[in-house]
Amino acid sequence: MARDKEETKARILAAVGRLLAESGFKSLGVNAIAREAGVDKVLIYRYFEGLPLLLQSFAKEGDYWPSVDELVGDESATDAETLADWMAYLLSRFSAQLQERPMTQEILRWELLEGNELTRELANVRDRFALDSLKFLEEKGSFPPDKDIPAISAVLVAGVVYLMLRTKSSSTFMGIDFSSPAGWQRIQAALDTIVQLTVDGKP
Amino acid sequence: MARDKEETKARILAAVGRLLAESGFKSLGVNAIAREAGVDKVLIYRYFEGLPLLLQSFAKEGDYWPSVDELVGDESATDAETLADWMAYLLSRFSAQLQERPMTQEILRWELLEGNELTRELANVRDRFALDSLKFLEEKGSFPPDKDIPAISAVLVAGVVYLMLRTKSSSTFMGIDFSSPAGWQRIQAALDTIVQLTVDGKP
DNA sequence: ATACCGTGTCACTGGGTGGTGACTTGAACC
DNA sequence: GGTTCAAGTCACCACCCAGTGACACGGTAT
Repeated sequence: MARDKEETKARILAAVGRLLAESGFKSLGVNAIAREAGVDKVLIYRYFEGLPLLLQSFAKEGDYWPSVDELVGDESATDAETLADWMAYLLSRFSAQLQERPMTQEILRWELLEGNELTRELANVRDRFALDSLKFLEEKGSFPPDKDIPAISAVLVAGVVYLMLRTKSSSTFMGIDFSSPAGWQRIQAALDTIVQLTVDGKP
Repeated sequence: MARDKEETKARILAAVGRLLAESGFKSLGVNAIAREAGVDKVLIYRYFEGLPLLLQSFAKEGDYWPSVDELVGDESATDAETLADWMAYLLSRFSAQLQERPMTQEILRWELLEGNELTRELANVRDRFALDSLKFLEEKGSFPPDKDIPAISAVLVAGVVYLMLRTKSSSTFMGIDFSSPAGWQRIQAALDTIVQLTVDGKP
């Protein structure tokens, strides 16, 4: 149609993104992508050599994870001082960023139900981001030796991620209603409580 | 074959269970179920009127969630005294039980990526179980008014669930290795730390 | 002009899926 | 023994999917 290879490739990649954000990996196939992109599917095979490599290209070009800088944002915008302050701040920023990234949410869903080469690679990228964040945190206030801050962070981040992924399909969890901001505020407050008492607690 | 309607229905339901535990809801279809059960698929339509109602039957007959009694187990086996003790105990029991129930894990995965009538019903059952557990907990030691124990529990339970669901496809999260028991022990310890300091912390 | 080659189009195969109608088998009942 | 009816079998439909080979177009270099 447009007779422009690069543009066509871009349209295909864009179509992948749209389909992914809207209906997840479950219904992602060559035909659907070609339809969405308004392109013949044979071009997908020509330019990307099949679905797996197309998805790999897609994964490479996208920025599904904020950099640590993006996660932190403007440092002067927070009055965080202690390690606990920073941890609470990062958790709240993380949950806000995740909420704004439907694609990232889909990738997390995908990691949860398929363990192939691509999801493992995506998981590695994600984990590197997580470790960077931990390193940033440690620079803000060194970890108390009697507490396993990485493990504690893992539990809390995992909790945030799970609650976030749930809300798309179901609006209540353990009696907490996530359809209104009030539910999220309770979670936010709980995270703050946990972090302050756990990380800075004087034993 | 066996010419016994009830037995055939049972075989079909059993096949659903096997397929579910082994390959999840993604590849669950009428043909696959019939194959697995060694039964003609037409019988599925005759006896269950299609996949949705079959799954509904399956959901009704199964006990995918432990009762609170099962969750608690033998009360005399623990020396828990305070509310925090009990909370930590329940969390550890919960995670152990979940680990032993691949079907339950699949249901949780399913809830995460499909929001239909059935998953919502399953979610309701699950939430009732969660609320029962909270009630049990409150009988063991009333909730401190300055802390949102349900919200804190929600975060921790969500964290456990997410970490559990991840381990099937990926073995590392935030630098913690879940392929060995050591990783889980760190999580367990982190949960204990959080609960003790958060719930019983003297502010 | 023409031969060439990259881009895009079309038509097709093979296989899996959900779903249905027509058939056979077997046992209980008269 | 023959009838009846539920339980089980078989063959088929329409549809969607991944993947491929053959063809049409349209610039470009010669």
